[in-house]
Amino acid sequence: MKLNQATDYAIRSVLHLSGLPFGQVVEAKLIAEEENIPMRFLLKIMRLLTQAGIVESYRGVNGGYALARNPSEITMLDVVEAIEGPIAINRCLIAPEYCSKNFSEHCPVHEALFELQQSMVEHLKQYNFQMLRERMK
Amino acid sequence: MKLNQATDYAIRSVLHLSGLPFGQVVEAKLIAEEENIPMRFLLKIMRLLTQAGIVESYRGVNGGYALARNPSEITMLDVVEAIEGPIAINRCLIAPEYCSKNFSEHCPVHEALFELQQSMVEHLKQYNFQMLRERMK
DNA sequence: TAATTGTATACCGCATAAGTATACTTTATA
DNA sequence: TATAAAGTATACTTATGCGGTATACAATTA
Repeated sequence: MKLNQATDYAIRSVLHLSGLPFGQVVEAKLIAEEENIPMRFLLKIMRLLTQAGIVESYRGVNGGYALARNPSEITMLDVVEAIEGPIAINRCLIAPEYCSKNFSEHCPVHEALFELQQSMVEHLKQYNFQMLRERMK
Repeated sequence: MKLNQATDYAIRSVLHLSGLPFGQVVEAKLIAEEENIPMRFLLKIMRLLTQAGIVESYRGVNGGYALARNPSEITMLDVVEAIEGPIAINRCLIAPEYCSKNFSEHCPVHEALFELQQSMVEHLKQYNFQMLRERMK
């Protein structure tokens, strides 16, 4: 029931970028140092954020990363899902073959867990990075 | 961000017991068969539930397990915590030394994750096993 | 054309999850 | 009072995924 470390790093990286003038490009090395993230691992994470359209990457000299949209339009859910994929708190919620009862009857556990999951998703959607940034003050 | 399999099994086992007249003792073998749980693994899980005071165990011939309290007084949170320990969606929420910023400043990520965690805990507390049982009909 | 950036892919080591095995204790009952 | 039927305790196994590295490569700028 834990977010993984990569997600934590991703959130902090996006938060970092959110503190800069929009469009400003920052090299990975700088983020890694300031946020205390192992460099090569960060690069891997940034690629996921890039693929998810949260961040834009620039290669070559003076390359780096910049946000692809305004901080107010990036939610924590966006970042979590970019790294971990869709949220699923129980494997039976994505892969029905894992239902230990094989769907033989109406399953209140499945239902309750799904409701919990939905509430988490909604909760994560509430937070955008402009908000988080403001909360730092 | 997943509950583990043991927790799923635990929930289903408690749900199973909740369907019986209060105090009725059922042997592990039966639960294992009906709920499709590997026998020896179930025994391990049941011990955690026993230690948590959710279930009572009886050894020897005609032994087995019975609920220690009424289904209406057992919540999903009780069961989840019995198996997984206290909920912590980010390691920085329990072990401050994992804070990648070393507490050097006010951390909105920590704060937001804590709020999410609290909402999950509250949510899990809402569900008791009498409710879940009724939902099966 | 060389230095500086990110990309792609594959790999490693460890911790944890999920499950199994072995030996033991308790209890009912024949 | 012995024995079979239950759970207990502990240690082991096996597989998976997490967190992180390494190597080779591609793009870009000066």
